[in-house]
Amino acid sequence: MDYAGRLTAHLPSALRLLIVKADGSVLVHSDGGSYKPLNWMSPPCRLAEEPGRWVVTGKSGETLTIFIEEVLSDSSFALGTDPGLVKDGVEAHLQDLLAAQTQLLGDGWRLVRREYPTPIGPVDLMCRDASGTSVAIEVKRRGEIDGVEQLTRYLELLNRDQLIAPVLGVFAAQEIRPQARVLAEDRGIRCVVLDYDTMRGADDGALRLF
Amino acid sequence: MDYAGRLTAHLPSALRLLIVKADGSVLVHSDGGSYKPLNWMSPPCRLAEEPGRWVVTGKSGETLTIFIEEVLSDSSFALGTDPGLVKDGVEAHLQDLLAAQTQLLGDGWRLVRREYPTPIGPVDLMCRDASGTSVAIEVKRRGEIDGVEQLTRYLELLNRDQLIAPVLGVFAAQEIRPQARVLAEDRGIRCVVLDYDTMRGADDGALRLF
DNA sequence: TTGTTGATTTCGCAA
DNA sequence: TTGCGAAGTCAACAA
Repeated sequence: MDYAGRLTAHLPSALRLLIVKADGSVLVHSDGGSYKPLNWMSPPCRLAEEPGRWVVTGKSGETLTIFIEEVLSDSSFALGTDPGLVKDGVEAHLQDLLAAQTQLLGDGWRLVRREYPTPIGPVDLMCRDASGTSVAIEVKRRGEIDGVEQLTRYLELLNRDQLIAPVLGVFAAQEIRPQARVLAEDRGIRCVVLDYDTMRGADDGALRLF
Repeated sequence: MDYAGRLTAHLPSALRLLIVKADGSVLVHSDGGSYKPLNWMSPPCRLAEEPGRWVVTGKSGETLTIFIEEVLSDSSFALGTDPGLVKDGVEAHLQDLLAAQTQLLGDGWRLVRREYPTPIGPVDLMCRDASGTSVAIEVKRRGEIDGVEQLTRYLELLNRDQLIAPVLGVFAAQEIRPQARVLAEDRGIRCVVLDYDTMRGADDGALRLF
């Protein structure tokens, strides 16, 4: 099998699973690894079947050529259209929960607004602490270095606005990588690790009181 | 089908393709979309087959429960171990090419060294321009905002070293996102768009002269 | 083993 | 349509 597109790749001869979907896309799987195929062609594409050879051409001209030496099994089924997948919360939910539980950040803290607008994008949560000082909060599932950079940019801008400056920063995440923590604290940004299960539990508990 | 792990997801009843690999991992594909399954379980995991129900349990306790109403086809094959995939250059190759063609950055530029070390990681290329001023170059396939941040951190550190300061910055990529360009230029970092094919061609051309 | 970065990423949302 | 951030990301590589 040979792929030629943004990169070129070659796959030696072996026994594999070939899947052709209704939209013409092709997947080549081995008997292990993760869900990612060894090689594939994403739709839209066109499959040309020649004797002993399949040539799949993508819309940008990239090609996947499959040389077929032997066929152990060949079946085809019409699956029809698929009803959608339903997913439940991740990061958005963390922001919901924290917005409703600002006391986790400190006594007397209150929410000013969510998605507080700045010229370079919205800050997740804007709060005031017990003394009335503004605090910009960035919420992440996993706190990494780029999240700290993002919050830093917000703080830089916000602190130019004399109406709300000074603005402090809080970096809140389920998990904060050591490098991100070091960078944040070096910049005077407080790090808060959020316990998703506890926060969800507190939320349930509050609901159960009524 | 129901998944319960970091998130919960539910998939309504429909005709689908189920794949079980040799390592026990499970993939659930619909008849379209890309190579990503609707739902899956990565190895290591354990598959328990009960009548009308499969329960797949991952090592962190996440579960994928598949309710089977009807089987249209059921086949099994041993594929054996797989020889590896061979890929050819992407970003490393870009760095190679630019290292050999510093004249693309300006007349009289010369390479000091590749992977120039700093306390927070190596700078892709360190050059001197025609006037002898040091220039740190970050090479990316796609230039995004975090690449600019990375280069900014390098420049901050390098400019503290009186032996080589001042150090200028160049952000070189096949494609530079507008936001990354704005941020870079705001920080005095020059942006250079690299034409991979031309650079490769120039390289070939040089080889053909001999 | 752990962390970091790139990807033929894919996917979803919003402008 | 396009751009951008997140992903149950995956996967390769370095520390």
